[in-house]
Amino acid sequence: MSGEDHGLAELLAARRAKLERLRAEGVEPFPYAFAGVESLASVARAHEALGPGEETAVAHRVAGRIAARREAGRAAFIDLVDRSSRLQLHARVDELGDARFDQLVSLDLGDLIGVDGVAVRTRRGELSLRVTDFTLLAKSLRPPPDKHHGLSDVETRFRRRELDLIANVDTRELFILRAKIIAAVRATLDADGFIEVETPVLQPIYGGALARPFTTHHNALDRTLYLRIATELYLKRCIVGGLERVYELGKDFRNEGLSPKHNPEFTMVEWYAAYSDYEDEARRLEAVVGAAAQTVATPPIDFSAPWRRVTLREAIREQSNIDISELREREALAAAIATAGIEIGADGKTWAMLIDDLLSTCVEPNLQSPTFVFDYPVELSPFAKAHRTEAGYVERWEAFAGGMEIANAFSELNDPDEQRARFVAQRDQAAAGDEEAQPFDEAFLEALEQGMPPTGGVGLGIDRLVMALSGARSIREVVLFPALRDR
RNA sequence: GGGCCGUUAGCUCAACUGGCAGAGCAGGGGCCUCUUAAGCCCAAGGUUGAAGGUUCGAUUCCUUCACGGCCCA
Repeated sequence: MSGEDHGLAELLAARRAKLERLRAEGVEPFPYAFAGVESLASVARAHEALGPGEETAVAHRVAGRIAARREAGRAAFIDLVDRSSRLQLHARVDELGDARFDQLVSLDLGDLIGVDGVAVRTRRGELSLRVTDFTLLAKSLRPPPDKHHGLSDVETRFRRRELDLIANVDTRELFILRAKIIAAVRATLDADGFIEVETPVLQPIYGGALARPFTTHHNALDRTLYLRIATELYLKRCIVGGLERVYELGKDFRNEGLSPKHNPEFTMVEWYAAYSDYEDEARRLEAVVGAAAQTVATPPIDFSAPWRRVTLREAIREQSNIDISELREREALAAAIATAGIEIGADGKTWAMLIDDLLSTCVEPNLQSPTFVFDYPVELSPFAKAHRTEAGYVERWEAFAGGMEIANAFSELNDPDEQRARFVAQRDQAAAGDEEAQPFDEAFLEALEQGMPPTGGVGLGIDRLVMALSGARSIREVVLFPALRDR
């Protein structure tokens, strides 16, 4: 108790005292269950037609948390909140008797109760349950956030998300929306003949993206393992194995800085379809995201198909007047960037890295409505198949919306010898100090040598998608428990 | 990593140019049988993020640190 303020200590003591008083009266403050509960929203739906001042004898059983209380002498009004809604309870001493009425009214904001009551509508027009009986379901021993202002301190909202969820209906609705978006993604892929698979999170060799991993250790095997940075390589091995259409929806882990768009663990769905290329998969992404957007009443971004399609070269030329197809040498490109007054430090960067910087600096922030950017330099894309007509490029697109990258896709490289050469190039980059370079994965190469059909693959960032569909400005708003520094 | 902003009661916020740290809600004690940010009366609740400095006097000015937010890299 030493670290806590006196004011808080008094509040806690008052709640403890009530807990003991209840026990002394024979009330179990933490009972086991409360069967037959109906949602508050369903009670409201059942009595939409009830007029002001009208009463019914229709009984309902509900449960929830006490959010507010207004006492009026020997009557009281209590606001009950559950996941679906809020509903007013009307407690009257002539219905409950003195002892039960006092017991109900002396419960604290934040306590969880189960209620039996009949539906009435007050003279002011508010649907209410007149309480005929109630049960304490769990005593709350800490004060809840302010009943009107909620909880607005950003740090507390993230560190104590349960308080945010209790106090802020917007937060509850956002995470319910997130669940619906994920369900829509799964439903769309399932209906399209995909099967959901699970591949290792703990991997002896990480791969499938350009990023630094988290490292851990397996004691019994005495071996270093990495938390996956992508599911790509294992999923392609499933394609080699003949599963034809697979997806995995789960967490990836990248050991990088925190930002409004980056959390070290994040949710990604990757899918791979045999006999498909990146154009086919662009259309599939439109369908998957379109289905997810259907779960939002008024999405802040219009995801109706078809989305805009531009090449990387066009996108960069549009935003910066630099034509990368005429500046194929590193020095010439660096000079053009400097001349254009674009603030990108060129030191130690390759031609391809400069292209990547141009994309993220000049192009990405300006792509608000959904846009596919096609055809990337091979150096940035070790798993994408060479472009069928453009030398030096690969068949890859990234999809942008709301000024963010939300998805990334390739015509997957399935030539094992070419893939081996790409790994060698990555090994050289690692030797030159690139900590995000791709480790050499012999097991993956052997799988490709077994024969992988032509395949289109997509990675879609779920957190970013939820941001785009909800209008959230920070990934921390859409992740229940975002990474924060220790206090 | 750099710049700017923030941190005051359990919650939401005040406190002028450096001059007695306040309010609403919540909590405690009373009154009130249709309230809904209910109302009325009473009492209580503070290491002003942490540490140091300047000053007769610091929530306020300065330095360092912690955490968070925004922008930049």
